[in-house]
Formats: sequence, C-alpha cells, structure tokens
Amino acid sequence: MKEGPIIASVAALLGDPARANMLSALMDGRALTVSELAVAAGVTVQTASGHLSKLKDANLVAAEKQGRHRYFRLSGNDVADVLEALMGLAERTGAKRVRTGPKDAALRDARVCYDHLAGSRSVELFDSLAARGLISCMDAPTLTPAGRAFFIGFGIDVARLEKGRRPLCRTCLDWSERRNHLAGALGAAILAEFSARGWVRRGPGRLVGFTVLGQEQLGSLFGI
Amino acid sequence: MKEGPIIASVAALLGDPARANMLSALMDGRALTVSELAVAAGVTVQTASGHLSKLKDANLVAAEKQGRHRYFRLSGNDVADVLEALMGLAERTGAKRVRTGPKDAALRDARVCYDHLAGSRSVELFDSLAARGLISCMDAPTLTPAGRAFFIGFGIDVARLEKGRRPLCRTCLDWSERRNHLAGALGAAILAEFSARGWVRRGPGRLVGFTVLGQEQLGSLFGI
DNA sequence: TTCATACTTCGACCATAACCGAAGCATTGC
DNA sequence: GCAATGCTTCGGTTATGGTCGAAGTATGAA
Repeated sequence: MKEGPIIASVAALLGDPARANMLSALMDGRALTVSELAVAAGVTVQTASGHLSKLKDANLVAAEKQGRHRYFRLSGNDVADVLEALMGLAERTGAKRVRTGPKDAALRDARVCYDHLAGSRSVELFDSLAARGLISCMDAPTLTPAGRAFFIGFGIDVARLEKGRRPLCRTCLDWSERRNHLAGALGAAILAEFSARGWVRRGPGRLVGFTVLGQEQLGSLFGI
Repeated sequence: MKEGPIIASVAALLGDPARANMLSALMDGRALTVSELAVAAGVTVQTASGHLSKLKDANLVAAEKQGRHRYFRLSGNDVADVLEALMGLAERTGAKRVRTGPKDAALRDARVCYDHLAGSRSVELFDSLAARGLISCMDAPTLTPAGRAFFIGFGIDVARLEKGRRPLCRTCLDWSERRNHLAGALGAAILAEFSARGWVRRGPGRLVGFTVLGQEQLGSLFGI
C-alpha cells in the first residue's frame, strides 16, 4: 500500500508555481522554447532550464531540438488531463485564484485542452453527438457506424486515425463544466477540422473563439 | 492565464510524501484518526497533525470530532479521482514504485476507490452494464429505464439516490486499467449492495476480494 | 573567424517547510 | 479528584530545493 510516494513524486513536480505555470502554458498543445517558458513562468532562463530538465526526467514533457532552440511540449494528453482535473479540484475546494482575469468567461466557453476542444461548447458538442447516435458510450466512448459515416463526410480521415496507436475516442473531464468532453484522436481531428474550416480561431494561450460562421454551422449541424 | 499557481497550491499539498501517504490511506473511503494516519505516513503524531490541518484548510479532507478522537476522511470523491489520475500518470511516465508488493496484482483486480469499486472487475462491469443497455452514456453515463428497473430489482433504492445532491452516475478513470469505471451514487450503492450480499469482502487498505459466491453471481448476472 | 543567440552547468545564497521533543489542552475512565 | 489517552501548539534544527549570477557549450549568422 505504499503508493503514496509514487504520486508524491509527480505531484511535487506540479506543485512548484514556476513549473505549474510552464505546464499551463503548454496546455494549449503548442511546443514552446525554454526562453518562452521562462517568461511564462516569470523566472530566468537558467531557472527554467533546470525545471524543464526535471520535467523531462519525469517524462511529463518531451523535448525536441531544432537549431539552437529546444522546443518543449507535454509528453501526452494524459498530462493535460491531470492538469485539468487538478484545476477542477482547486476550483471546488476554493483555492483562491490569484487574479481572475476578464478572459475567464471566454475560457469557460471554449478553450484548447492540449489538442482538442474543452469548455461548455465542447461538452454540448459531446452531448449532441451522443444524442444523435453518432457516438455510443461504454467504458470509453465509441464511434457508431452512423458516426463513422458522418465524420468521414465531415472530412475526417477516420480510417487513418483508427490505424494510429492513440485511442480514437476518449473522455476528458472538463475543468469548468465538471462534465466530460470528447478527447482522443477524434477529438483532436475535430478541432483541426473546425480550425481548417475557419469555424474557430485561436486566441492567446488556450483561448478559442468561435467565428460567426462557426456558430452558425454548429447550430445547424449539431443544434448547439 | 495565471492558472498555474492555482493548481500549484493543490499539487504542492499532494506532493509531500507524508501527506500523499495519508491521502492514499484515506482512499478506501474510511475515516481514520490522526494517530492512524501518522502510522500510515510514517511520521510522528505532531507532524501528522500539522499536515492534516493544512489538508483541512485546503478542503481536501474533512474532519469530524468524536470523543477524544478526530476522524479524517477525504472531502469528496473528486479528491480520490484526482489521486487515481495521478497514479495513472505516474504509472505511464514510469515513476518508479518504491516497493512493488505482492498485493499489487490483487489491487489491479479489484479495489475500492473512495466508495465505489475500481480495478479490472469494475471496468468489465461497466462494459457489461452498457452492453446490456442498462446504462447509456452521454457526457456522463445515464441510467436507462431498463437499468433503473434492474437496479431496483437488485435491491438498490434508486429513487432515494436520485433525490440526493450527488450525481447518480459518474465515470472515474481507472488507475490500473486506464479505462473508465462507474462512480457516483450508483457506483457507491452497487459496492454497498455487493458487500451486503457477501459478494465482496474488504481486505486491508483498498483491497477488495470477490467471494466464491460473488464470482458466481457476477458471472451469471453480468457475464463477467 | 568572430560575434550573437539559445541554452546548460556550476556555485552560492536563501527561504520554506518538514521534522521531532517538550509542553499544553481536552476528553474519558477510574 | 487524578491519571491516561488523543491531539495540538511551540520552538529550534535541519535539509531540501528554488533562485540567480557567472561561466561554459552549441548553433547559426556575418
């Protein structure tokens, strides 16, 4: 029953403000350089470098060298998921937010969670997909034949996604809504397709805004 | 975008080995005294007392006084969920277990997650319920009319559960299986009923063992 | 080659907090 | 009442780790 320490080592890494800020900055799925992350965390580069090597040793982030830059990204979707879950817990237990910005409401509406959509719009989308029988849900959500046809028609190469190592459908507990939204390869592909169609536009950080076109299409296609 | 610190304060609390051990000990849903938790964490009572007041201030645990004892329990299911998620992440990223005990395999099979079942048996149960149309799944799992009838027949007072503040069905990401199992009021009620029927027996800590009767019934009722 | 940029390593400093011994309350039992 | 148990508070020690300045390495540009 000595599983305490195993979680402590990971949690301790997330428990430092500087590292937490860096990981938060990475939650939009982009890869950032050491200097960018240093700014995000409000520390010097050498401090950031030290933090990042610890995160790398723990496999929470992955590094990629490109010229004289070194790009860091989260090592996987599950890291983002845990961060979301921690935000939810912090919210529920009333950990005081340092400074609740004006972007907060917009973030609750729609944001990026690593590589897929999160926020109230995303939860509604999940509901709609399930209600229309495009997705069925066992222990993990599954794409129905109807859903498969729908998304192929929508322009998503479902067959390619299915070939990948990554599960097609996953649930992810939404930080602000405390309900599930769709993650996994399909979740990522949907965001990519929305973006390609000009339905959404990336804002600073994790922020995502739906365009007028996007709002219309979301309404007519999914009834949201 | 300063949401880093908000998660850092919670994560820092989980990041101390002594506190992590105490929280792990509480994951079986029981309430424990300060002295018991001190033993579990391997520290003196006064140290444990200090840790517990911090956890209490952060609303991660709740305290209840009974005579000269003070009982602590997790403040909610979501705390246990986050701990499970952290264990999953630690597992995936290869944080070395300090000492992988012989109970490990048994724990993967069936264990308690705060107040409901977790482990491979639990995931299989969820699958079976969904496959039989007793539960349908939108963003959160929902009890179907057939499922409602089934569980009433099973001896669970579904109406009473529905009246409570707590959601009837919830998913919880299984640490060992990395798939969802059933949580929420129904999940808790199922464990209670299994226990009352003598299908399962609590072992030390989070361990749960299925009795011979339980195995048979699980097979005939759910095909597991 | 020389310079500039991006990053890492080293060393020293400092603050936080984990820890325990000792003492102080509170509750129960005798 | 007095003793015993369970827990909390206080004080002092210790050490872990976050921080930055300075120096070192690697890559790219002039």
